[in-house]
Amino acid sequence: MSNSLKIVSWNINSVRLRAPNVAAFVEEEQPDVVCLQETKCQDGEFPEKAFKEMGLPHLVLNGQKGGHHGVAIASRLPIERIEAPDLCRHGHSRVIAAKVAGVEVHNIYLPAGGDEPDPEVNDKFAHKLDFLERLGPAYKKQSKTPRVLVGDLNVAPHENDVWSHKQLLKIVSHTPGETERLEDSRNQAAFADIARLAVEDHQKLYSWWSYRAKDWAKSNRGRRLDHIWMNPAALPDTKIDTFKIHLAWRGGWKPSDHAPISVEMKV
Amino acid sequence: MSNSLKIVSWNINSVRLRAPNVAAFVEEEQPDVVCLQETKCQDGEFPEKAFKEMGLPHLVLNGQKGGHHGVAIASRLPIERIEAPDLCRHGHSRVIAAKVAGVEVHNIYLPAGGDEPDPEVNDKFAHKLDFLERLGPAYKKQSKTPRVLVGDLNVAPHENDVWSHKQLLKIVSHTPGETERLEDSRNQAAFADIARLAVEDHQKLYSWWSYRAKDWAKSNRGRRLDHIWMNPAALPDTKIDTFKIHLAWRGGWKPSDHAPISVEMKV
DNA sequence: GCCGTCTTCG
DNA sequence: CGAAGACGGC
Repeated sequence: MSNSLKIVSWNINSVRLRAPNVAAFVEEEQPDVVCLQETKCQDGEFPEKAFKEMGLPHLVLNGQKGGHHGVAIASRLPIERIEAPDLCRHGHSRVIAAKVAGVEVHNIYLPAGGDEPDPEVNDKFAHKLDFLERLGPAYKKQSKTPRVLVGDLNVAPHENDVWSHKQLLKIVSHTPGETERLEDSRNQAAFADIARLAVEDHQKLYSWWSYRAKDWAKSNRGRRLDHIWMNPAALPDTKIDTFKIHLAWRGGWKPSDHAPISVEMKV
Repeated sequence: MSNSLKIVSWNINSVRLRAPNVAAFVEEEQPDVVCLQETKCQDGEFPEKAFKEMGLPHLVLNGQKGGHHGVAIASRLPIERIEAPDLCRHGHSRVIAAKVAGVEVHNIYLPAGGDEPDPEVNDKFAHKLDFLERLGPAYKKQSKTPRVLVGDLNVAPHENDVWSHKQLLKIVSHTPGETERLEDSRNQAAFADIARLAVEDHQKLYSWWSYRAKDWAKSNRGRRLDHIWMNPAALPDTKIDTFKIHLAWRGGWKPSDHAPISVEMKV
């Protein structure tokens, strides 16, 4: 019996294609809860068998048809699905929540927002801003239950969450309109940003590198789009220094463009 | 120096995808000339390097854009492209011809013809019949040069060229309209059907099995769609008993739905 | 670049 | 069933 809960968030970019990557990662890292984004499959198509075999038999799924979006939580321990807030005005499969070992886990895949950072001409960007604005109020009501919010939030809030603050200020994911809304919402809900508790602000932190770069590792033009947030009730149980971005998994066999991130807490 | 020429015909169903299959086959069978159909690539995309490495550096190519059709001849010996007859009224890349070691090699990918065997309602079938009718006149003029015509002719002419003559009489590839036109054209041009010289008519001969069958080998519902024809000048040099359908290559790693066929001749 | 789906073709 | 292309999404 372990009294530690190791929670992972990973934008997997098709769980059917990359179930082997997840299995290898789970074998090596032995997480207790794995939150996936961009599963890109309907619930009936989820590779349940593979997850059973990797020791994560307890699943809650929120997929959709059309091969887009999709989130899932896989757990070593029994899991109870709980209601997720209504954050997506288009009804996409972008949010799922569950309770594991007494901890609320909320897993979010926030809209990328398209290319043009102007809500007037780009409805995807307008949707992203709306989603970001819903985030704070949705979690504003405090609870004594430990709550963890993870996921691909598609925003890199700090200067050192991108390879070049100056060059990305007008690039979707790092515009002031996004970063301010993200931080506002996080603060409204009193969530702590675990990565930035663990690592000083002056240090670069990335969890995503574009597929389009010739050599992602060499050019290292990354962004920190993936996040782990904790409410005040969870924070005392959180082993801040266990926070990790698992860079190695951005490489290897047919990798996702996101690296998994993880943290451990006492339960 | 060998005085034998081993000629292969293979509908490869994407030469880029299956260059490894060709390489393995060439390693094992050591052919001198390989005629491919359904290369499905433009000339600039042809895997020239792979063919050089498998000892077939001399290429003549006729690909088209759109990922359809495409024929090629690869040779161990130097090769000279020669004019191919105008058999395709739609200008597809379906015919290519070359001279190798004093032998004319004509490589043809005849239209499949769609599902409905009625030229009035199915223009693909009308095109197929037209192509079949052009075949005889195109090669009617006799020559003293040995001439070999190979390819996927998409017609199984004999009763025992299909798994069930009765059940396929109204199925495109074995309708009387096709088989009669094929045999008429072959006879007009005085070509010999090497497979049926080598193997008695009462024996079943197949070179193609549908991908759609669960177990192609078990159900064995094949058809002989691939052919090697010889003109009278070539026939004396042809080692009839070397004719072979290489069944094994219908299986293995990501196989084409066609098996390669081959014959050897003295040159 | 790398997913997914759809369509066309065989 | 299994290719390729075109498209949408990120």
